[in-house]
Amino acid sequence: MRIGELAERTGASRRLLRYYEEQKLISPGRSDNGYREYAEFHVGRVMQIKGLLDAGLPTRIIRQILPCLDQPRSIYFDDLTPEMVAILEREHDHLTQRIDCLTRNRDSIAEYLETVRRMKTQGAPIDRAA
Amino acid sequence: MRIGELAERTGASRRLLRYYEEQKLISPGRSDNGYREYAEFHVGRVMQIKGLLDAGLPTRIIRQILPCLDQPRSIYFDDLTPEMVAILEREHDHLTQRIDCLTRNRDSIAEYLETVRRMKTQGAPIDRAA
DNA sequence: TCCGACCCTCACATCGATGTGAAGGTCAAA
DNA sequence: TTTGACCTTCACATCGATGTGAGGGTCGGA
Repeated sequence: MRIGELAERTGASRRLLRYYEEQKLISPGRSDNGYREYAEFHVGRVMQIKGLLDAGLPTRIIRQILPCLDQPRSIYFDDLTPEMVAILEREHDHLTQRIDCLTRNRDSIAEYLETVRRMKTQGAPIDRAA
Repeated sequence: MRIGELAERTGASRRLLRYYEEQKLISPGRSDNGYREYAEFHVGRVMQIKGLLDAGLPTRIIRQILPCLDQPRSIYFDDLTPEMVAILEREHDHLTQRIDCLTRNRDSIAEYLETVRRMKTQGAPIDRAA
């Protein structure tokens, strides 16, 4: 498929798809006239990139971990340097930190909304500051 | 405490602490000479802001949800508009999406590292692409 | 044949989160 | 009293993720 269709199906602008390519996050083929040619799997790939980007990871890191998230693997274990393992371990821990932070705050919001809803049905304000 | 100590204890630069204030994420007092005065609780608050920022939330959103994450509450239920509830619900869902995305990718990394480790002890490469 | 809807590259603009530095005030200790 | 380590505001710089638009090629259908 060409860039327009991929843009429509992923919600990423054409500009952004070209940017992801420049950042080496995706590598579409080219047809004779120079148009980018995307395969079906690029849809999921772009969604994944968008998700990680939205979650605060820079393209630099995404580029590093992406090849390890594929099934089948595009990085073979033989090629894996100790440095790369270290990067992955660091990013794994970093992701866990982010997840914990987000989870804590999400749960606080949930709890707050829960209280608000109880409030509405019972109609009595509570002063939790006391 | 003054800005220097807070910066040291939180790892946020002085510049950034002033920026958070400008963005209305924190409101330190002022001493007679004009110096910002931070309280103990600001340490945790700044850590929380840093975490959310690092997780990809913009200050605009953090500002909206922060008052609801406090215990005691700084927003009382009476003040809570339906719009605010809608914002919180939207952000709650958005956070859940981010968490899911990060969790999926973290688990992929973990699984990959796990395989790498099994590899090392057993010494035989596996071709999962087959 | 030519128009409209695609595509290309290139480059400058914007926005949010930061860094950096200038010009100057406060204050404690030598 | 002066020096050094703080603090203030202001403003410009940078970096990454995006938008926008110019100038131009491709191609299918009226």
